[in-house]
Amino acid sequence: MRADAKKNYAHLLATAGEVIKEHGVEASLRDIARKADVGLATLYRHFPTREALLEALLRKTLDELTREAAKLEQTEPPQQALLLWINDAVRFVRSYNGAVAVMSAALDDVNSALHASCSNLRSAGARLLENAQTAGVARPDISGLDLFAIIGALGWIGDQPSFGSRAEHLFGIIAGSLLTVGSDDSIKLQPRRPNAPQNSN
Amino acid sequence: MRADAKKNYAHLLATAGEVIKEHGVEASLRDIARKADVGLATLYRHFPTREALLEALLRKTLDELTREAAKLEQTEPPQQALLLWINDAVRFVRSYNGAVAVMSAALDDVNSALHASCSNLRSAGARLLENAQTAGVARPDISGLDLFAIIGALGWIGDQPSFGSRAEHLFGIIAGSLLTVGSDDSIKLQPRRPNAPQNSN
DNA sequence: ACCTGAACACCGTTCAAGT
DNA sequence: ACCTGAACACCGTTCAAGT
Repeated sequence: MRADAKKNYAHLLATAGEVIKEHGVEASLRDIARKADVGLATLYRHFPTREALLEALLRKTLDELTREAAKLEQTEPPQQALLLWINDAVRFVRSYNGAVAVMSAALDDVNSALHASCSNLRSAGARLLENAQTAGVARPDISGLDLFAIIGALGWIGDQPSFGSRAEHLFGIIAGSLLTVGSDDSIKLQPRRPNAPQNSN
Repeated sequence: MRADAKKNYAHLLATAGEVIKEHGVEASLRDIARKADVGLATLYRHFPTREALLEALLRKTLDELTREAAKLEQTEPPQQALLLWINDAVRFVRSYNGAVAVMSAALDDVNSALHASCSNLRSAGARLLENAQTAGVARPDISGLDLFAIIGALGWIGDQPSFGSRAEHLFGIIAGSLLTVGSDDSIKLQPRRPNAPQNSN
């Protein structure tokens, strides 16, 4: 990669992060190119589709979240590991408005640039869920896809301005519904825990 | 209203119903005008904003759903009334892709054409919820807004193609989480019940 | 009173022409 | 190898001009 290309790529990505953080994943690509002082066609050269751009933006954090599941599996008891991970996943999913819809679409579309990362994420969550189920602390009738959907739904709630104030409360209720009855004592959406994956773009 | 205006209005609304059913609430207004064989400015004359068009499209059913809550309150025991109503609300919310986001935004925006209908809907649900709480069959820490958010989240799940297959199952889990522990025995998303409000546009 | 084509300012996507 | 302006086909919104 030529030096100027490298520079454009990095600057484009940084600008995209800002614009998308402000206007959501459907932000104008023209706007991003403009703010990055780069021809619109240059953006397309580096990121042929919007998904490719999002992939470049999200992959790092997405993969961190996947690895974090493995770590929690070893350091925390099954229920705690599951809840802490859901907490971080929801927190991540909220970092870009509308990201959650793109991610759930990517799950279904093998050709999406985001497919692999999202699919891995689902597997990582599924593993924590299975551990919790084996330990008898999570409902046995829930699949990894269900877990992903619930994380998505919680992210969606957080995206709606009218529900924002209730998001934490609803997190507790809905995340609690995954657990076996009796094992839920006041689940709260936690402040960002140290070492939890976060977007730094 | 002149005869030709009346005819255009009705035809526009019918066409909008079809197009929006196919392409979701963000469907192209130009497309709707085109398919209705009417100038684009005519659509704007009858429906000055997209919200106004949606309001015309949804209000009838929305109000029916509100009235249905009152009926269920009198004919069913509190828990049954609540669950049946949530069932119908989720079913309605899924009738147009993306409607749920518009409705939740309308809740917050007093100037939205949909504000009144959505606000009434929330109150109607809140009443069923309160009855269930008083009877001790629903969690006491849930508000009418929470209920609305949960209905929205379930609608959102149904809107995502990747989760469509799990929507019914997740309905049972999440709706169940509103109930007090012990009172949930296998809640299922029901087929459309006779007399439940539905879109006929 | 109502309808409409056209204009304006946007958008995503593609491509020939430049260095 | 890489960048870019311009073109194309869309979109929402507004308005002067028609009947």
